[in-house]
Amino acid sequence: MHTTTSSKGATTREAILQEAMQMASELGLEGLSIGRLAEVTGLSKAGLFAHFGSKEELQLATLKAARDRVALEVFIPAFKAPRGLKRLVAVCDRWLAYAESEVFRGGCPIAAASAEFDGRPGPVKDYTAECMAELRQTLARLIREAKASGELSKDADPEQLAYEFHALALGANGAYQLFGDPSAFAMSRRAIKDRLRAFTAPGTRLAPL
Amino acid sequence: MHTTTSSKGATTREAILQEAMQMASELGLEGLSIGRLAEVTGLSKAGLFAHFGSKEELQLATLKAARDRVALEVFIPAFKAPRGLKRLVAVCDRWLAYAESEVFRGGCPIAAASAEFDGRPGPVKDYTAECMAELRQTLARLIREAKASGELSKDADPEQLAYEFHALALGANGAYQLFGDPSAFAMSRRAIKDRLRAFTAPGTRLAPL
DNA sequence: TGACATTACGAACGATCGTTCTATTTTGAA
DNA sequence: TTCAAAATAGAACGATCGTTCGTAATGTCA
Repeated sequence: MHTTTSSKGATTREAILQEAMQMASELGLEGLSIGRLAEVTGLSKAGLFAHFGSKEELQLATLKAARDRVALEVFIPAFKAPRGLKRLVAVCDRWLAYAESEVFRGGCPIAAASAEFDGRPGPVKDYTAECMAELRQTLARLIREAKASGELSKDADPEQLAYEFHALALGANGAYQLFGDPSAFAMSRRAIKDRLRAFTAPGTRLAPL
Repeated sequence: MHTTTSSKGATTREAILQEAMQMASELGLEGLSIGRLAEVTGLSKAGLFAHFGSKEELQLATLKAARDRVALEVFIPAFKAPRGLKRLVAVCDRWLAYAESEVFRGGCPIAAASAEFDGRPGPVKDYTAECMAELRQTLARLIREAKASGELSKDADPEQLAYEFHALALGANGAYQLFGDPSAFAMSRRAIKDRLRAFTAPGTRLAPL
């Protein structure tokens, strides 16, 4: 008896993708080689390959799994916060915590893929861009909602601020991976906090962040 | 008679590195394959290889050439501005212009390498980290100088601001490559401008940016 | 238990990778 | 012009890559 009814194939597929995300976060989606992935998972190269049919499909499946994981780690818990400024802060905070927690040893695989594939047109780049745009658009929407509720000033430009927060989040992820210095997260948190304070009524309580 | 006396070997080496930087900016330092690089430059694989002795040395040489190019495009012209706020703004502006100009079709090769190698310890990662740290430290120093000249408030935290500007510069480079939308540069410029204005006396004239 | 579909394996393919030889050409100075 | 040195080429190496094929093992359900 299982909690979820899933065939054998689906189970091993998930186990493969678990390792694939780790490998992609450290070595990139190209460094993700089928032979090495087969070794780690204890499968044969051909047996593993059959689950995806092509390397590109494996890369896409790995990205989709990572997107699901981000939803689980970031969006779902953050959206439990009430709409408005608190929810906006929660998403920023959760994303930074996700990057800092080393859920993926090499940092966010989607962020890594976006840098790796930005010069390689094709489905992988397209999907990566979609994920990145989704995050930015979500931030912009949350900022609009915080404006609607009066928590952020009318002067706040949602697209602009969303762009900035996105850059600061990716920057922390990258700086931590490159320098191994966790203070990057504190600096991104502080930058976001300062920027938000410039658009809130004086004395407004900002959630911890 | 040449303007500069250089042996044949040094000349072709420079031509190789020119192509290598382009290739690395689009495909990364791993995607930089010796065979393809030989095709593009019209050399044989072995002939090209002899110039570097190993792929890792080729990667390092490519990064060093890119660092030189950044000095030429960004630091040297920007340092003609007078010390203080103007010089700080000039470095930010020039770096963004360098990324936007598509001097390298795939964006800054050092930025690309930093994302690609942040999970691969070794000399290449070390050198990349050194380049990135240099940029950030330079920004921090320029901010300190702008504080010393009284153009920036005592409240300005040089390390913090340098971190933010660095993240915004890299963010623009990445967003432009991923989405093909040049408005990323305008948004990073605006973010830097707004952040600087928060630390300048009201009415202070900020260089164009 | 039987039988069918799913899943996995082993071996091999051609292509490309970085690298190493040896031989040949080209260069630059005496 | 001569000659050593530097630069390049050609061919081959073992390794690894993604991929294909035929077959064996395994899971699933009547």
